[in-house]
Amino acid sequence: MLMDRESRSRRQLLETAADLIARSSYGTVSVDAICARASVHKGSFYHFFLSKSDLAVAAIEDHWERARPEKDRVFSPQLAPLDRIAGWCELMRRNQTRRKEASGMVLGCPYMSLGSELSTTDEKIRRKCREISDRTCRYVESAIRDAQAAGLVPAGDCALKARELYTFSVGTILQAKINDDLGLLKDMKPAMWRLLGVRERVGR
Amino acid sequence: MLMDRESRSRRQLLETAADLIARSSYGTVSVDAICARASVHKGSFYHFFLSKSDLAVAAIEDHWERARPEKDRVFSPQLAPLDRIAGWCELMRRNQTRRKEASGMVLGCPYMSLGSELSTTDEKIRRKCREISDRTCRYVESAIRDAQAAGLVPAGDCALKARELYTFSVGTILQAKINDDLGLLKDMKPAMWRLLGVRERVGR
DNA sequence: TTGACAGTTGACTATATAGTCAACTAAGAT
DNA sequence: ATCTTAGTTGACTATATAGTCAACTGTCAA
Repeated sequence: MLMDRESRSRRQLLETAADLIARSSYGTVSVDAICARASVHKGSFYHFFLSKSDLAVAAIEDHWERARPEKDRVFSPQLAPLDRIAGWCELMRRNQTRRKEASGMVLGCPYMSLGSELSTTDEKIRRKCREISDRTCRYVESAIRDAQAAGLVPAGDCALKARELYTFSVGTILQAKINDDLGLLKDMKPAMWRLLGVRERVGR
Repeated sequence: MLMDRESRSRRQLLETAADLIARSSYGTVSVDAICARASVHKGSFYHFFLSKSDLAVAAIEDHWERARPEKDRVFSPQLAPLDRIAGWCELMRRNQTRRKEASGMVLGCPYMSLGSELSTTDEKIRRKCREISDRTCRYVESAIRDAQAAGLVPAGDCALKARELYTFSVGTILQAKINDDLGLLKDMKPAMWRLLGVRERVGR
């Protein structure tokens, strides 16, 4: 079917781009390399996307969408609020571990890596990365709000606290990438507990 | 004098490279662009440096060396331990503010930006960035150790605590870059205090 | 059957890129 | 005086790069 082949090309481009860029960087991955690995011709590339930068934005959004179900599961309001945050820490560690097994190195966060590389250069990419930061914070914020309501955590500005936890996670993952060391991802939870003002043994 | 001109070329290359790469990224700055802005011919570039990547490593190291005196001042053992950490937070904010005034955007940390972009691609750059992470942690670790000795902070693994504060600072600065918002740098100190286990009003 | 059209193909352009090289210059040492 | 050595000059190469284009193909709807 044509429809199948059509989806296939666009889909392959999105997934290949996300993969290749995460493994190295936006600057070191060429359009030709993406096309080759995706088995798509260059003309098709520019049929679907206006530019390399345009593809990167779409690939990030697509990656988020593919990663979303797992985040929804981890942050399900069915779970105890602090368990959600603990589960989030485990999820980040699992993801980094899996990707290290596949690529041989700690790759870091694909969104933040791209944002770090291109924020000063490409406004659209910067905005998309910020958008994804905000979306992630929303998960965390809602968990913190529930934790406060349940008296598990001292009252306070939920959005600010969420931003703090997210910031800590971003810093940790970047450090793990630069140290090429998954071990750094083990120590996230206790630090987050301290940021929240929970006594270490209480939560979970 | 020849000696003057010699220094000048190398020095210009180091400083221009650090500046241009921090303003955009390693991938988007060409050797030609660096040479042009530094008023140095290409042959001279390759007289002093083996490759673009080699220059980047040298430029980072040089940048650290230039920034060191101010860090030494802020982390002087003459100061009260928690004041050093507070001063460090202010220093980071001052630096980001100054650089935003000069370039129009929040540029983030030059070391971590480069590390984030190239860690999976260029082992030498990764190692240099890790080295600089470690050096910074040493400042923080020593302040925390003194704080513990003075009973200002609960006892605990100083190296781990220092790594946590540094991680938080890295995350914050990256968020500030991606959000292009200096405001995020204002909230570092209270979070660090919580990470250390200091009551918010006590320290400073 | 035909016409519209989304998607495909691969050759093509123009430019930017990292890195090379051999001849040249000037300063300081002997 | 001249030799050595560190640095300079700018033209040169080979390749990689993002992006273009016009002709082509298969599907679906009328």
